Amino acid sequence: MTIARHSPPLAATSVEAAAALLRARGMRLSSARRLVLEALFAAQRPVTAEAIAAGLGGALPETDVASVYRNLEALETVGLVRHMHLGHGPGLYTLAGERDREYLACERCGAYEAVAPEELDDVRGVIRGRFGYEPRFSHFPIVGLCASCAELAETDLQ
Amino acid sequence: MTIARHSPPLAATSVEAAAALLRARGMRLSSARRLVLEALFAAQRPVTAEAIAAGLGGALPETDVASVYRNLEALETVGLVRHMHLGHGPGLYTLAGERDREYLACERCGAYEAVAPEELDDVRGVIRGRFGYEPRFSHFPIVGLCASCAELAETDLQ
DNA sequence: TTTTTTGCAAAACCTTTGCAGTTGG
DNA sequence: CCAACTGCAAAGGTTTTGCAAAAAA
Repeated sequence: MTIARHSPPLAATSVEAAAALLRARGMRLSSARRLVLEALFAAQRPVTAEAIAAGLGGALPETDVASVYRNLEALETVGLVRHMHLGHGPGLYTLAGERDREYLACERCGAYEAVAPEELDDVRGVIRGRFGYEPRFSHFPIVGLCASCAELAETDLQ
Repeated sequence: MTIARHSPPLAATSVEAAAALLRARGMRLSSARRLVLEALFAAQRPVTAEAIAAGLGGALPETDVASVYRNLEALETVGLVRHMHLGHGPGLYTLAGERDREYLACERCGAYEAVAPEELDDVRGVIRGRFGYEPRFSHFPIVGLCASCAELAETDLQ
């Protein structure tokens, strides 16, 4: 029930760069693994394993989902990939990077918003100060009512 | 993929009080539903549907898990119950209340800590001010390294 | 009596695993 | 060559659904 962050994030700027990092650890760049990396580089947003296996809807060849999961796990262990949960439903995967985005999600409309980590430094500071936790909002988002849903909710009450 | 909070939280102080609220909405207090409520009153911590179905390990009679899920959903719709996810694994259910606890979880050791909502009001204020979100950390916890794991992590680096 | 709810079985959904065969280095 | 990896199929864990029978109001 712990939340996996196997290694510190490793920012790769290309599939080749990622491949070098893998080889340095005795791991290989198989064609299936290459596809997973290509999909993650191609998608600029978090994607499901299913979507990667489907070749991002035609943009890339299809692969076996089980292999996709295995590769995502391997890449996450190394630190090249991370995953998160923005609500119910399948996990979402992205490339890890120096400046991993963090997330705010609306519990009512399901919209979500990615923000640069600095945007949350104040929040982090308050939490660190009070609880001694160093939080990151990249695995689970900050959940709440977004501005427009909060407005709607107020109207509903009247 | 939205996060269900069907109705505003409704604090019931007893099974009977809950029953009254249910009846007011044309819902019944069946024996299975009563057991779910009793389990939630008995457990002072968030519990899984499975644990409720198992009668909290002997403290109460067993019930069918499917009925437990259906009842939890019904009670959540009404606002008497809420659920959360502290990591991977099954959802955790609690009675809803005026002062719902919020959670901090350690991504490394899996420990979690419940805090009174006021403890997070500063954090909420910062987030509201910057993003217009009114957050609650009762569905997903604040994830980070707890103090002792953060310390360990530092040692590891040396 | 009427509508809600149950219990069981089955399916749905997401993810992991076993295994024999393939492939990257 | 040989360990790492694949594809497929099957299972695992969590949650939902269909349906005929039971029970609450």
